[in-house]
Amino acid sequence: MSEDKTAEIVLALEIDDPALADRLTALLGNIPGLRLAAPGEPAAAAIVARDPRIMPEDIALTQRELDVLALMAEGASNKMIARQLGISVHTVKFHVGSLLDKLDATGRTDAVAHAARRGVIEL
Amino acid sequence: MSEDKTAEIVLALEIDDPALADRLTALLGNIPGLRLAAPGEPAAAAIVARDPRIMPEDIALTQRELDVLALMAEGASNKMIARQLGISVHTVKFHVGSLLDKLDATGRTDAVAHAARRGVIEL
DNA sequence: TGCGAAACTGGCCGGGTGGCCAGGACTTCC
DNA sequence: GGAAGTCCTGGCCACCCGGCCAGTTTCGCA
Repeated sequence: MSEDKTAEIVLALEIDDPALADRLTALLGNIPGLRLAAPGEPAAAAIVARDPRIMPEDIALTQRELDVLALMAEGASNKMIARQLGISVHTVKFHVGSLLDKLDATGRTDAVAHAARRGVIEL
Repeated sequence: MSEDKTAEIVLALEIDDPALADRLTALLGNIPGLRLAAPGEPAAAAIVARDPRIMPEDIALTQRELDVLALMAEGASNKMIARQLGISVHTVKFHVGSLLDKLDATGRTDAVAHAARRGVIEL
């Protein structure tokens, strides 16, 4: 990395809300050591809107279900999950069924997508 | 909306790199009208890492493959995708096979997870 | 004009998936 | 002691999935 420790930090402002964007621009516009990126300019970090979809702990998933969910997100089959967790395929299918129910999903792919959307798991 | 236009803006700092995080904390620590969020505190916006290795060229997926991928991410089955796109199930499976190959995935769940990780699709 | 890429369709088949039924063992709370 | 919740296991079965084979059409490009 050719990072210059003394160089100013370039921040990309990626906020849709004009009011918030303007206020941030005004606040961050003249800070020594920090600069807002021009459109298209590569930046070290970006300021993005924080959508209020972050509500963890609202979906009551058991520890075992989280284990199964994590392996599902890795693309593991029921057989693989069973081997990984040291349980039978039947038990895996039991937990998967509970996950589909709790996450309101139609299949394992949908379950992983829902879980990722809700922040239950991190892809 | 109970947004107070005069209230300070709460920014969440979500940077893994300790050095960059420290510099940003120092720079943004004492700005009137702006405050860094405490861990877990709801924030109006977040500062996230923006590394330039985001995407070479979308991994060369055809338009049709993107159509199928999007529906897969919604949890749709091959039959549903076929109906949605007005094509046969065989064709859907053909595109799914190409997607598994291009995304280096073992199954449709893995494919969606990989695509989301690489930013090809948005969950 | 040929040639490859993309899109599309079909049949076949082994294995995976999800829903249903049943049960037992364990801990925690009332 | 009973109830509830979690975790575990088994069988059965219809359906889905992914990979294999084969083929067609359409398009742009050399």
